[in-house]
Amino acid sequence: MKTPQNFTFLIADDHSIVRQGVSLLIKELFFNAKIHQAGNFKETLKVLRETKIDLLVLDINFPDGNSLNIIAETKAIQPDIKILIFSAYDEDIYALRYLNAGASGYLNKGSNEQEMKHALKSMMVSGKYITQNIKDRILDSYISKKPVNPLELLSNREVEVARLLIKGYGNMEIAEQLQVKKSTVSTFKNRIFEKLEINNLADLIDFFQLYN
Amino acid sequence: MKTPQNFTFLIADDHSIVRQGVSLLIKELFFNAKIHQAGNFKETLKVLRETKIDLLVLDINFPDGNSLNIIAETKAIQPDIKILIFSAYDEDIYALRYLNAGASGYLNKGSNEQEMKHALKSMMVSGKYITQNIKDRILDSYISKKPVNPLELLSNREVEVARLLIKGYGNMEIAEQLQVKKSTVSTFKNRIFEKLEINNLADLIDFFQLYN
DNA sequence: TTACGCTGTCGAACTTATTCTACAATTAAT
DNA sequence: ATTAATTGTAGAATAAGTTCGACAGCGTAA
Repeated sequence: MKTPQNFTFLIADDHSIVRQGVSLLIKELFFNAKIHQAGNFKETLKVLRETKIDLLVLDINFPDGNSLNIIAETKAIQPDIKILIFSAYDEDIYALRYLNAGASGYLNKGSNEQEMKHALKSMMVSGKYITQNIKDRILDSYISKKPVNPLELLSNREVEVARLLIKGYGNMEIAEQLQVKKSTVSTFKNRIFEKLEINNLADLIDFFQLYN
Repeated sequence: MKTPQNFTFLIADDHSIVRQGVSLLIKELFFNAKIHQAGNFKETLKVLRETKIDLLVLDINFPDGNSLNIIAETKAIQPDIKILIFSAYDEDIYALRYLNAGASGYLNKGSNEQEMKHALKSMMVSGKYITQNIKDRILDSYISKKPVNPLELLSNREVEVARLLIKGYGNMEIAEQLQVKKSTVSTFKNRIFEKLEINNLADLIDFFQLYN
């Protein structure tokens, strides 16, 4: 293992208990690390403006601002910062979005101590951390690629259907409105889900809330 | 302040980082405390069967078992145990439910260190911890019976089903998880929709976003 | 320019979800 | 104490949604 260095961290999470836990973990790995904390979006930006940060550990569950935004604004302030998303969601779907948006690591809150330490070390030495799971699906290309809004993957008709779905319309109603057969709507629904790598309406709604 | 004593704690939360944070906090308050941890329902029960616990700090978001159950089962094993619900949800809707089910404290994960310490101390000295906010609501619910929050119209089981629905689970999956027939799930779904005066999943999700 | 992938569409078979009715066990209300 | 409403649970019939395979038109990269 490396010798501890003077890294500077920022832990952004709205749960103080989580911040403390992460803080402890970091201290164990990098004993003379400087650790800043932020409990909301505003604070996060404030710290970022005032202090050069090596690694931002970012909870994606901020109440005051979706974190895709946060990532962008963070990068605007400190382009070279490393961002490790620390998420409570277990879905890998989210990972892609955040990596795409400029994060370079994605760690699940349910991970055990080992994995967390590994992630932190990995972020500091190689600048990124991605589980095998996520790698399998996206590979390195995703990280360096310019951000794409996944909604752009959808065809016009698909977006049309998606919009109706998230408004709560059922397949039949949509079929009626678009003057097609219900099986057609199902086909669209399937293609939408495939493209966005989700599998239910709840996720679709989430998705549109994030990207729309 | 009290002198530290030999209390025994059990921290039940599926996020190891949270367990560590809470653990740290407890150690600061009760320096020779015995602290056990559990990452899921099974483990929780296991510890409870093996060890006498003074205070159970319980996350209500267990994947493998809803915690209203957990409370009941916990009390069945150790009737005198104190339970502090440690929840990521705002107090509003859920607190009363859990208090009612046998918990004696409800602490929000978003609380700051001060509040958490206060809660822990309060649990140990007076056996309970209830914020003013919740007290007010308890009073309210005594005075005027009408629910402030429409979610309070729902029965426990209904809330349980609703939460699974908004996570995107299908009827069959829910039936499976709750060990009931799919028609039962449908019935619940209908009743939920009726009570909340909505008629599709999208609205339900909206609803929970507003009130939850 | 040809082949390949994406798009919009559907039918039939099959799987899931809803409805409507019902019933026992609570719980609340008078 | 009795009645009425609520809750948790299903079965059967019916409706809605999914799957899978198919096909034609359209763009586009080779």
